[in-house]
Amino acid sequence: MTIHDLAKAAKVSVSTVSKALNENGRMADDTRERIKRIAQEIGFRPNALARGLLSNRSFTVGLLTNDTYGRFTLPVMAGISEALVDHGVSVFLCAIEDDPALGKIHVDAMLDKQVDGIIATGKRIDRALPVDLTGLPVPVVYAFTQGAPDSVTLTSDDGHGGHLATEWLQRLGRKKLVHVTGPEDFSSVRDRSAAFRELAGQDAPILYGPWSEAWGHAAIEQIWSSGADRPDGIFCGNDQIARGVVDALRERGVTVPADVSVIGFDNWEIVAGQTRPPLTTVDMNLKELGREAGLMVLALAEGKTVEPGLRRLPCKLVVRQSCGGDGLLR
Amino acid sequence: MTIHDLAKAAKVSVSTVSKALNENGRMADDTRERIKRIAQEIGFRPNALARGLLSNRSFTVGLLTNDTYGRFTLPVMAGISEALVDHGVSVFLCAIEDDPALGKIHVDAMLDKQVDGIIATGKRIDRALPVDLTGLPVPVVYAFTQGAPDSVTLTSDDGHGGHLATEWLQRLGRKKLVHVTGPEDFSSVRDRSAAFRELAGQDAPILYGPWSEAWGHAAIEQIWSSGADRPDGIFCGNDQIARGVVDALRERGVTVPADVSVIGFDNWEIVAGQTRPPLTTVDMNLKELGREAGLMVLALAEGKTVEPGLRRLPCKLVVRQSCGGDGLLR
DNA sequence: TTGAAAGCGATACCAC
DNA sequence: GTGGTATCGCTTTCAA
Repeated sequence: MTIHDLAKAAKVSVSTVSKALNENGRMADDTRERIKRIAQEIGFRPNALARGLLSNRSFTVGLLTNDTYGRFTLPVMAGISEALVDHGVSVFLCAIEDDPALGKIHVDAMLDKQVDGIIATGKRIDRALPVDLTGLPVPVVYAFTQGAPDSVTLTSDDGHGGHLATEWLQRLGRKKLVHVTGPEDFSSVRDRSAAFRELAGQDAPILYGPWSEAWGHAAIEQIWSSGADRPDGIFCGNDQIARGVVDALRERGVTVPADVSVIGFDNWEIVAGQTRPPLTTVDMNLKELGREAGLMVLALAEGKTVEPGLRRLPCKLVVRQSCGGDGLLR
Repeated sequence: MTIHDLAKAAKVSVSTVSKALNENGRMADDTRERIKRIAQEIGFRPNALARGLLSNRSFTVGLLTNDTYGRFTLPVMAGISEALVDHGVSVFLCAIEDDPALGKIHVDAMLDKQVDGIIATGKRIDRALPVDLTGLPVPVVYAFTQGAPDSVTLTSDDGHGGHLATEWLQRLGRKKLVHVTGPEDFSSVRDRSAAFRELAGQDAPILYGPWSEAWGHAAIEQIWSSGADRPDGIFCGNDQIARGVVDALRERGVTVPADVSVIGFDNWEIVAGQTRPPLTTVDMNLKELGREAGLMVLALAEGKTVEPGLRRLPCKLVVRQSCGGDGLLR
């Protein structure tokens, strides 16, 4: 089923068919309609390879990720795919773990296939993928991973997220706040911490540890046994820590949210939704971030210029029950 | 950088270059070596679009999924990608949610791009994707989703998984077993239940409910308050239920694994690993399943014939601490 | 052993 | 308004 067959069926030339289907060139309306009708009838679909050969556009982009776990990549991916499918663009998925050799293989394969652009995504904004994407013949957009200097990079605004969380606790009347979060070497941790201290006071306590439930438990143990003033509001660096915190509080007979408000970060449904009570948390809008990234590579691929640099997208608060006050302030 | 440039650089014709790089045709060894060397030097890479136009092979396959959550799809995807990258094949990822229209758009886009085959994957073997993949001009392999009759379909062997779990509890000396699992309308639930009863006895209790932690909790509540004999071994239909069960037992002062052994299903790291104690569980080998699926579409795309029908791949036991006995029997 | 030329499926320019 | 033809980058006969 080629354009040739269609031309024969419609008793016109291939060039006429091409023009009819692409809505360009001048021609009789009825000819155009007739050709389109016949195309429909016999189910003609143009070969994208042939088209791409001529136009130098494959309507294809590559997505490179080292997040095999999917926590961050999946929503980002969904956003990219959603944004691009409307433009007839398909997405190559390349999971490269942290293997530079594998990364190179995938990048080469994508370039061979003439991708219109590449989106690199990862797990944290302060680490780069193990593969060099500078000097490529196609545009590159970084999402949630460190880009080359002066590259187009998107990430979520951790400062904003930290602000939202802290502010929410304070609006609910919480005065003694603590921040239990991940390892300090994450820039996202530092950004959120800074936002937290800006609102909660420069001497508000911050506890750094691993990104785990166990650490949430341990942190409560530490705070409750220290003899110091106990907090009435706890801002956690992610939902897993928050879950550990909530469980530990329950085991101590402390009621959430009546006695203490707990707020998480990530809005990882599987954790936030299954915690008792379900977690109020900060959502990083990863899908939206993916959508933006998709539209950006596309714009770049079409030759438009995009302001380079790091763009931080705002977070949003998702209110469930671990802070109380829902219905009151929403 | 086309083959033409390379030909000029090597002072031979394009046809000679082509033959040299593709290792076919007879030619002087030194000519071949020289061309390959120059190709390397100037970094020539053939345009896959042009090549595909001629060969009718795009070295591209499409992956269709409705599992936006990624629980099942991600490992499957990783396996597919891993198996295919070695063959120079790239994977289009299409997340179609449960939207038939979106599904059709993606399938059409893939066909336009001349994919060599399509892999359909989902969340359960007894439901089909909302898109018809029969009568396509390319081979289709189904993984973890219901395929058309006489299609090539892969899934995990739930009966085998149920057998492994029950047997493990029994080998540890557990006598009074209970199975707490998901909704009975899942065929996987029925398969596992059947395997459970085969070993534990036809009147061994099975409790059906939703796939949630909350249900695990509720089931323990139900069992412990029923006055009936209490179990010393609990086989859970997934890790989330198992986690609910373990937490509920702890809250009742029942020690896992000393008093009761609990075994999960899925080996979902994020749940199984963070439970206290970490869950012994059944792994469905999803990555391996993906690898198989990838190799199968590839074989079909190359014209080889593959035995149609449903193939069930074995599960494996992952021993952590929720059953006790590790080190003893491993 | 090497090279010229046809053609894969589509688009676009330029005659008619 | 419609059709012939060159072209995209590569592979593959077939001649030289």
